[in-house]
Amino acid sequence: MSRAALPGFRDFYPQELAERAYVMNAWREVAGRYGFVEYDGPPLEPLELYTAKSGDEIVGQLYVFEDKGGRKVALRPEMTPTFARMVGAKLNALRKPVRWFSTPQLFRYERQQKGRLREHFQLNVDIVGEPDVAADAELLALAIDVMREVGLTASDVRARVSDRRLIGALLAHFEIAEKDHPLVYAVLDKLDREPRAALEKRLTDGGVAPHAVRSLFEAVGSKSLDELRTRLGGVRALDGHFETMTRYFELLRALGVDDWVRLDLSVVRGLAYYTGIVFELFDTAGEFRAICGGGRYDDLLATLGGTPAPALGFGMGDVVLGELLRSRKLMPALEPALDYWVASDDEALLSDVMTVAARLRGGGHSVEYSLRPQQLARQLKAASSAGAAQVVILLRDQWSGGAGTMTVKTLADGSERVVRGDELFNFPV
RNA sequence: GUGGCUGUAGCUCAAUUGGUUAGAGCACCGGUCUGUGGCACCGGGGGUUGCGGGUUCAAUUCCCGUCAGCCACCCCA
Repeated sequence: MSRAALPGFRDFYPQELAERAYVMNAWREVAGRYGFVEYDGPPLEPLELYTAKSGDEIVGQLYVFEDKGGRKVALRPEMTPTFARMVGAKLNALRKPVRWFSTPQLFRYERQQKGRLREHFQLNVDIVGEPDVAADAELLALAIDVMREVGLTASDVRARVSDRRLIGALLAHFEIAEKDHPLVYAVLDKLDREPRAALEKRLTDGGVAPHAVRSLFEAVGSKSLDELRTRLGGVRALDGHFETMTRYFELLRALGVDDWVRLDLSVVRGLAYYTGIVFELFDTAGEFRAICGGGRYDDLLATLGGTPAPALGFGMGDVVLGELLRSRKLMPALEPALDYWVASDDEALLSDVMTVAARLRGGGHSVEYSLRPQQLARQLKAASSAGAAQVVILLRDQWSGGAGTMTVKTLADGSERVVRGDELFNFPV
């Protein structure tokens, strides 16, 4: 019988847990800076919560089972349905726009790969009740500020943005039938991974007219909004979408993140529920999977049976971000740290050592000492490797049963001073 | 779920064409050192060579299966 963790699940040793905490602290810090408040929901949900939105095929990627009450339940694979339920239930009572975030552990039963496990932690940030593109800009700026918070720069990470409505209008303009849109989205998604000729063939084989395919690839090849506008500026049906995008970029500049952002119409996002601006964050070297992805999903709350309300959000996993930080040497190492180590040259003084330690701990200090008799040299060594700032040494000849003094040694410079017991306990940290 | 590559100590790696008891560095524990840490030297623990089977006088080495990891699909967080 194997004692290893299940495939795709992680044991968090202290170093790994410190890394996880570092990333999650950055999430909380930045989300708080934008005025978002944290919430959480159950890790186990009714299966229907997920099948209602995404259909039965998603069941193959869920941890599903029947509980003892005969309910079909699933470990949560994403946070959005839970969020939609919670917000939907109290939408009228909540101050709008709702700005909530969460850092759930999510589960998905899939073949694992680098950057993709069966379990991960994910920052979820959502805004409900604000249709204006200003909310889209605010959301992306928050995601980018998380990158800054952990030391990444615009040369490490790029945000690619697109707009489902703009794409939809383009397809209509090129007279591509509604029924072909799913195929077109699938092809766009593969634009930088498969040869263009093969993708064109897939579209024409699927029944899309060759001239429409050509126009589509030209438009999607635009590297900036200006370029796209120049190409299709005369098309009245697109004007509104161009205005929205233009404003979006202006607001991103106002928020100081425009350096990070590029228009990229090949960003589709797999999830069917996105309705407007969508975005992804990638490492510029193209070494890792997407760090983050999100967008506007104005219809989702209504789809899930709640009150209709405009909404948008993103998810950012801890796995890819962690890999990126480690590869860029931006992940802090776990440094052992301790305020005091209490040592003695006489094992008979162990109870005195413990009393001194208890007094120091009572003063809010972190304190360790050797739990078994050890040579003084060994205790100093242990103190050093435990990261102790100071060592309190009880020497048989000085201590004289508690009536005398102790030596306090600062490990960084080796300096020592001799103090009485009551003095020590008044020391600042 | 499909296909490919890879599995030797906690980590990084050795081990002749298949040939004694599978080694080294780092890490860990201890000794030199019962008034003082980081260094040095010495020593110790730790391996069913992922697991199971096969071929062979003999398998870490060759073959098959399986599990795990990585990669590409699929799908997406």
